[in-house]
Amino acid sequence: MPELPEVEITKISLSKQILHKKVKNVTILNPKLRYRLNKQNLLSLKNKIIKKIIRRSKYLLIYFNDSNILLVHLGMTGRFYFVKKGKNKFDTSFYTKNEIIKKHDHLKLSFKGFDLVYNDIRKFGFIKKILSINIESTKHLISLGPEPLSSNFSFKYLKNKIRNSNSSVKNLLMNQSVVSGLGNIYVNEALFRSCVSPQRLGKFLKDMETRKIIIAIKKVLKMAIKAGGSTIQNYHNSEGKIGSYQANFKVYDREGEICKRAGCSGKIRRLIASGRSSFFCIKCQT
DNA sequence: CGGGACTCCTGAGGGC
DNA sequence: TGCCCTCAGGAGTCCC
Repeated sequence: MPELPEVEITKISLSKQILHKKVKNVTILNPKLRYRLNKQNLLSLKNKIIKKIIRRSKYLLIYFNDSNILLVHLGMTGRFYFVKKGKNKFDTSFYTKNEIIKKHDHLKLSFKGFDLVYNDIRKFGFIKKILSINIESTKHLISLGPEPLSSNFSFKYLKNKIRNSNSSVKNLLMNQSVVSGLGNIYVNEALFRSCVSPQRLGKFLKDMETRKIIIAIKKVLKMAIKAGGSTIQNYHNSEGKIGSYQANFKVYDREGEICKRAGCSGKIRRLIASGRSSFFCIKCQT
């Protein structure tokens, strides 16, 4: 499930391969995504050069030399992979179910010597071409909160944002306008590190807990990026490698198991809130 | 305005 | 083997 660390890893692997390279061809393989791929729009990227790739929240922004930007969101299952020219087949060392995956290819950008393919099983992702002058005002980016790893995501900021809220701290941290880039997994993990229950209401958080939450979020994200992200079911980076941070999960997907905190023997409980699973230790997260 | 429910989609995994 | 059901959860939209 791509959250900030997985999108950051994707950005790094894409940058290595396509930065400063010219798009030789654009092929729409299946236009059906969250927003239908616009053929006219995308075909105009032919012969353009990629100048810069940045990540904002869970979005990738691919800048071209003609003042256009490809805004990409990976949704739940979106990913990029490379195919070397002359090689007709996938590298099956990391795709075990080759045909099923290939069925969900959506867009191909051809470069000299290789293709870059966007693949998305569940079609929750999207790719849109946007004029760079309009990028800050697109509905996707305009209401995003601060980057969790930036200094703007501070105690003062977060306290002010949640001090009057009747929402749970879990929902607040998942809300992209409060802080952008977190998803279910890393919110669960950060709340565990903070010893705060996901059910606690924003307005009842103590200052010390708010401070702990900020530190925990930054720590968890940094460690996850260092580990190459987390691989759940089918996330791979664009080089086909899998992340390893899932081995460090303390609560996510550990329902019924024993808490890993030293000296705590609590059980991990799973609760559904707002349609999403919360995992937390009933003993040390209060 | 806030917040919850619903929606898009496909595959994995469990029960029988 | 296979059918049916539930679950995964990002983010936009709708409604109270």
